[in-house]
Amino acid sequence: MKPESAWHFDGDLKAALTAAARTIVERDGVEALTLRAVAAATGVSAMAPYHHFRDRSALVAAVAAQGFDQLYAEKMAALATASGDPAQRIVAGSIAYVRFVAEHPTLYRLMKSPALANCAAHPDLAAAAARPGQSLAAMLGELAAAGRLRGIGPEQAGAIIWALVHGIATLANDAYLADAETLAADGAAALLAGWGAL
Amino acid sequence: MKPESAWHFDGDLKAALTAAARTIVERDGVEALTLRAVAAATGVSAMAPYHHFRDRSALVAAVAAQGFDQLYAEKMAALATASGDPAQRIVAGSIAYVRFVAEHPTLYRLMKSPALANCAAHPDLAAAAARPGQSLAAMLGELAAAGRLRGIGPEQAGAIIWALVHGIATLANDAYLADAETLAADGAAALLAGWGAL
DNA sequence: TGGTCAATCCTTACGTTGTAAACTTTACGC
DNA sequence: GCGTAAAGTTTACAACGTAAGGATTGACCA
Repeated sequence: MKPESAWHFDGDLKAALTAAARTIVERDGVEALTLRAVAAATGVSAMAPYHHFRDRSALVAAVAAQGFDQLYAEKMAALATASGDPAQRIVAGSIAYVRFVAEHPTLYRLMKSPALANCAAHPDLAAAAARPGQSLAAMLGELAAAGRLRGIGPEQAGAIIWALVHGIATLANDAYLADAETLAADGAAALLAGWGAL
Repeated sequence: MKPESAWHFDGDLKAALTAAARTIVERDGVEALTLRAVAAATGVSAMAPYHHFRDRSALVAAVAAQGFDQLYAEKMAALATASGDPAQRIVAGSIAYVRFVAEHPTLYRLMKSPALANCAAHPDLAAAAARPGQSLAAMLGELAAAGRLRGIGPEQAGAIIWALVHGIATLANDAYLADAETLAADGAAALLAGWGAL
């Protein structure tokens, strides 16, 4: 016998709400992501989400964390088929990052929403958001250990590459730029060349 | 005799509303920028702004355009005291850009608000937003003409530098990065070095 | 077995937002 | 002088986030 009753939601409402929120974000944009719309799409009352998310931003944070998880997974999948050279892996990772953003424009906008910047309130999100940067840091650590990073520390280099990739993705996302993947590849390569790693 | 009547607003309401909006944005953030708050701060009714701005986004666009004008002016002021070498001027401009964002964090968030990305609806904004990039393009054109830009075209180089600077500014703005000015200088220099211009 | 309790979902309600509509007052051209 | 447009006003509405309180269910315990 199922533990769910007739009027209890049939399953994991938290996951269903998160999934509905993600669908709405990807289809209609961040501004269309209202609690009422999410609840309606899931078939529950407008107040039901409050039993699983403290407020709207908690739901947004859950969607964002899911997005960062997927971004990390896709970046790792791209790196799995890349060359073994750390510098070229960094370029490949940059391309994968930009490609993810191009494929999920509104989701990325949500992920980098200013309301989530101070993510101290959502530790899961902070962990998920930090992971993509960690793989970059690891590759830069390899380069530094091999003496291939001249004139800059691996931490600052990581920040700069991250900022470049994020900037290209964001500007392309808002239609300021075209051909983001080429720019990401060329830009990352230029940075690494400037530091003597390529 | 003054042409203004007792209940007509005393002066240029459009400019007053824009100024009030900017004050609110810089003090309380973008999310506090409501039409009612702007109207109240200016001392008029909540509906008055609609006689000067089609809707909320038009007011936001006006504030953004003003911000881009100031950004351009400050960047130009910084370049006026910089060296004559185009590559070093690009670095100086990047620092000025990042500094402006650090000094006006919420204003810059508004300027790059996704709602304004499709700025076809606001031609003034589009023109103001394009100007900072044009000075960068000019300096890169000088470098390219002097044969100091290897392996990349000046247009793509401009997009990459712009994206780097914007990315650093944005991430620092959301507290993801610290010491943005140093990163901007080091990043721009690395890019230029990677292209053989430094 | 019966009763308390926490979890989950519901309905109702409130304040704030952007925006539409109709009204009032003033300046100006015929 | 009157009609018209411009620039204010008040009033109204739907949608939003959220608070409060009520209903239903399963778990646990005497």
